[in-house]
Amino acid sequence: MLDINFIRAHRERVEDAIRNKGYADEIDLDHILQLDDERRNLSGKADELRRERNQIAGQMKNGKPEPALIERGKAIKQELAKLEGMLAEIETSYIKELKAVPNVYEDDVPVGLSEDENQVDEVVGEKPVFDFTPKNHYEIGLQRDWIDKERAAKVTGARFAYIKGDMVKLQMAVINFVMNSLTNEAIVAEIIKKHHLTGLSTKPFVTVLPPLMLRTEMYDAMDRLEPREDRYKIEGEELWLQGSAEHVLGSMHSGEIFDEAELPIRYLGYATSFRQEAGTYGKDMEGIIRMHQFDKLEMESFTTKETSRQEHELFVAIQRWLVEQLGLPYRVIKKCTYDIGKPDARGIDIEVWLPGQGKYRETHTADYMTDYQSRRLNTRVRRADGTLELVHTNDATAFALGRIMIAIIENYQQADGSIRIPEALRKYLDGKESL
RNA sequence: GGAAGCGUGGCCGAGUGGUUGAAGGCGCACGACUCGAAAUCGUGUAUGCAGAAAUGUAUCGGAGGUUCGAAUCCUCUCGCUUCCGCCA
Repeated sequence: MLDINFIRAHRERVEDAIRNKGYADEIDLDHILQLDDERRNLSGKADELRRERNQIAGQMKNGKPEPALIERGKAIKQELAKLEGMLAEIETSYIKELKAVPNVYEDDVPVGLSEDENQVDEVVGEKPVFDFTPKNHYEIGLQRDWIDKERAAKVTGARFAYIKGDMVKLQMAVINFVMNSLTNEAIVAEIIKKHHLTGLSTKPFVTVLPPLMLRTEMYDAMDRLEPREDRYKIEGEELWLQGSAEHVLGSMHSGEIFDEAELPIRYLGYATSFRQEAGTYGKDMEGIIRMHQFDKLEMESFTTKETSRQEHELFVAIQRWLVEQLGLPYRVIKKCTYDIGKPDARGIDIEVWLPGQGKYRETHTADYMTDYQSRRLNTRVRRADGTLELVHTNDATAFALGRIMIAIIENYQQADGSIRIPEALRKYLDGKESL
């Protein structure tokens, strides 16, 4: 959620965000500001009544109850109830409308109302050359008996799979590789140095196995509950399956106040994520590109406002480093205003080359939220000078395991269906060179 | 799932209807004392909203109710603890 005072002071930027993120039809800023005025006005009147009420209560304390005061008290009570009723009504629509206003975006975010306006920022790595016709991951998965969607269809329906055999070991190897790398301060420091992110802390990540569910209230405060059709709700509970570890990591410090010295706080979460994939019927049906359930390693951090933009760049730098360590060709996409999320001030995707599909596919995303999420989560920091302010949040994929295994399998395939193992993963697979 | 108890400030803890945003202690900050420190003493030390400020107002897990007046009484709800049941 944005600060109403920010909206008033930066009206144009907010209007740009509303228009360029595609919310023009849904949001009426004038109305929100008008509601805010009414709200302040009523709240002032209510405060005045309460003041009188408290004063009367104070007078009553020492003497015997005076009929006149009691009468006045009763009148105040009635009047206040009326005012509070009106106030609650206004407040409800005010908050509802204010919540709907998207975050403003950074200057370098391309403006555009469709994902066609996303910009390819950089293309890195050599696409592999094969002396045979490369297969897609599903063909290889079937050949090697690594992926079983037939039985999954029987048990759970479409968009589920049993992953088996060496492919499971491959996933475990990727997990171990990432966990070991990002908890290593030297590696974080090296990436910071390489990308000239001077001034950023080299603090390594803390690994987390988070809960896979979260309450409606927290999900909503994260501003990731919508669209609900894409979420799984637990029947009879105010609980949802998370669609990304970010949802449970970002909300874990809700209502807390950090000391400035504790920041940055960096988490590396590993969790299975769940998505209904509403509105994608018939899309990406081959293999395991788009599943209802997939495992993911996710980065999340809490920082001060001065370092949050660089932290976002660090997250992208880490993503690139991870992809490069696996020797995968990729490109960096600067997402346009339409494609970054409602709470996001900037968003970068990384797309890895998939020879089996003959195209780049999104494997990573990095979101920079400024204080948009923390305002409703009420996650704050006490600065060295004693003042309180909202923290800034960042999240980013380390690896979406399903998609990164697709990338490894397709890029490292050999004519006989075996897979060469990227150097960086070998030590986690008994030193083997292929699977 | 059943039963009981409990949820107060950074922490501990008092407070069962009337200036209680809340005693006391710990912690922390500043000051005094000291060559310096410890000890001691003094002062200060929650957050939101409105306001330039003075100040006002709200907040004692959350929501609602009773009352002229609620941290205190009632209802619901969330969380924690203990016992029983079940269980990876």
